[in-house]
Amino acid sequence: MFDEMDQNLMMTQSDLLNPEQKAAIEHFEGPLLVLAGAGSGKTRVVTHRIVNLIEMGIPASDILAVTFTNKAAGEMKERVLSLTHSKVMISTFHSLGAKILRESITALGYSSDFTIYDQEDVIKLVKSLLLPLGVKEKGEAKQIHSLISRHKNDFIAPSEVNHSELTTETEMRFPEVYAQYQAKLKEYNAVDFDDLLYLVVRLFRECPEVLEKYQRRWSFVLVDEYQDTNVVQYMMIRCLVERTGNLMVVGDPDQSIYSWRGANINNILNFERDYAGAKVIQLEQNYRSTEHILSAANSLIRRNGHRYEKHLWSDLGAGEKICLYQAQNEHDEADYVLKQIKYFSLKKSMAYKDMVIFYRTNFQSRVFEDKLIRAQIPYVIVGGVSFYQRREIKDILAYLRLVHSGTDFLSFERTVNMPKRGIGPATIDKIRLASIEAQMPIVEYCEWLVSGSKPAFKISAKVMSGLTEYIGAIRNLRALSKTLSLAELVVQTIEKVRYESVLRLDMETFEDRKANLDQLVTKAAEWDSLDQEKQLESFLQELTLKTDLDQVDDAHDRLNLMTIHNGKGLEFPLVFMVGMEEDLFPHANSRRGGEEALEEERRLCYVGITRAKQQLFMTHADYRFLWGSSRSMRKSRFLRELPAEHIEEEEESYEEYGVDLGEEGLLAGIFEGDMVFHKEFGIGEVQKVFKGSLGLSYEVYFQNDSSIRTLVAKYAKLRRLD
DNA sequence: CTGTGATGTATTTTT
DNA sequence: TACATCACAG
Repeated sequence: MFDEMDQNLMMTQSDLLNPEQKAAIEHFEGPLLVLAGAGSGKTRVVTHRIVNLIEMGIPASDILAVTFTNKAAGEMKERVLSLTHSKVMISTFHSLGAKILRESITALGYSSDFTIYDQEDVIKLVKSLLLPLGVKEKGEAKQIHSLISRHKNDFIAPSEVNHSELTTETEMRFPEVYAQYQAKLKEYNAVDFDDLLYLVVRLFRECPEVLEKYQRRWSFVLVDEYQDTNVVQYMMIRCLVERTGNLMVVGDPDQSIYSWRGANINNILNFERDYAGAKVIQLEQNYRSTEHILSAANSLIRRNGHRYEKHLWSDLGAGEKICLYQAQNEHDEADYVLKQIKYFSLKKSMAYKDMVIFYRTNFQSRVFEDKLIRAQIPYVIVGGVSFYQRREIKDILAYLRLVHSGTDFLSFERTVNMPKRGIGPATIDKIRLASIEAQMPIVEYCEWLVSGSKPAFKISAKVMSGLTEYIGAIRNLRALSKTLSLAELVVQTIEKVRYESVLRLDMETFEDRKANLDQLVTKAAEWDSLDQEKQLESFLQELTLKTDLDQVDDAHDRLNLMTIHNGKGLEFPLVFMVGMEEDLFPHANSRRGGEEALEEERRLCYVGITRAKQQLFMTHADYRFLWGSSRSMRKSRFLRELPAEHIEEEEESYEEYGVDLGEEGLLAGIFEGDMVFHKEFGIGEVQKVFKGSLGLSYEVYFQNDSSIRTLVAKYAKLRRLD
């Protein structure tokens, strides 16, 4: 996966660059758009342009580069450092936002030691706002939050929401909740991920002097993966480069896969219009994949309607055809993939870390995990549940946050009854209301309570003693935090709150979770070199934006498993794309999004295919356990869209065909969504195909009487209508 | 009111 | 499977 980097290290002489790459690297002032096809040496161009600027005498501190992942930023930073011995500000949009806000957010009335809420925190907050409204439909909090998120990404404030577009009950409720949500965050001195961008733009707009400070700080700006920027990110960059116009953006419209997160493909398509006099350079030579792979990818992406025609080519030889395997079910699929992995590892001496399994949705990883453990093949799941999102880590971090500052209600709620202190939801709510009444931060209010003051509500002796113990622990830790190093403080926190007793409730996971806490202590030790009194604050500030992705260590030889989204920007000699089935990939939800949504799925498929350097395997299963039952699946349309000359179909293995083939015959190509005819009930639509206790069964919706009936294939003799 | 055990149900993609 | 919600006992 690091081959591209190695290549970079050898490519210090500019004669190894093609003319287009050279032109991009040597570009000096003014706006520049680089349309870089997959594998065309994008990273190389960005890093070398930075190096070039420095060599031309531009101070490293004048340069800002923005990437999408911490990993990409880290690699680039290291690379520039090794070539120039200069430190350049290279970060993700979100950490850039966090940095700017830490420095300047007071102008917006927040304090600079704000907490960053993650997805889980934010959903909890929305739920707590919905509760008084009597809303209890599950999923509503998520829906409302996604509306909030979309509005922030489009830079729409609560007061600016367009009411005419709101129709459903949930949507009608949204503007009110959005306003309350922002107010609550501010009250808790917290921001969410979207605020890291949204508030920066507000800051830039409302405080010209602040904006000017940053415009002066960075006179050369570079943005990677520009096709995936959203409206606020666009505005943020636009503000920053207004003064100089020295902006270089790099991207590939065919790899735009984040529109659901507000990414706006028009940012890259309209670049020439938005930045007058922009120079445009196209990189079309691919240095990554062999021809069968690249041609297949090209054919696939050409099916998309609205796009700039380009033709990526490579001179790396024909290579191997794409291997296609039709599996019986997800187990057969995994067995097949593992068989191939063992073959490449043993017979071709390929390292595990040079292979990757790509899937569309996270849950698909389970079958593979099971089998990999049993086969004792080392693997790593990239970007699954992040280390910092694990319960035990978040619990301890919440305690540390309260030790540092007692304003964060969510941290209080999370820790006050962990371990059990007899303080349940009802009590927490009372304390919350009383603290608001008293206009005190939550922990301060509790301190006041346990100091013997008379509360305005009834409080039992049991609750009182629990609360006293809790506050005692926090006070104790606050005292210790004055002298101990951060790592010692973390150890003491786990100790003093008796956190092990929480872990012991589930002995199954005890060892794992304990190991995670040990890792947290190890992590904390990295802050040792800082001034003692700054350690805790710095630790809390930096942690939330860290993901597992930057923990990828080359030291271990492990097989990679990840979603295709997470694979963006990476490359592997051997790639497996699994679950290539209709409704899984393209995902069922994309059916409702019309042609645009389908095209995004196709781009995602394109991204997957173009990660492969030497060999690509694609698999699909006839049956898959999904939504609680075994369902019949249809081969993905994307597979049909790949030209046959680049495909080699693997022999089907009938050895494990547990199903009786007679029944297979009865299936007669009836799938979900098909219209069927039944002698008695008339015309109906197949909702679901699954294996029931009586064998293959269908769930059918009949128009005549609006009924849904379950029919067993071997009795019901359905006829398919075309 | 809290804690526990049981039952039921969900699964796009992420900084 | 894992997680969340629910019902009930203490």
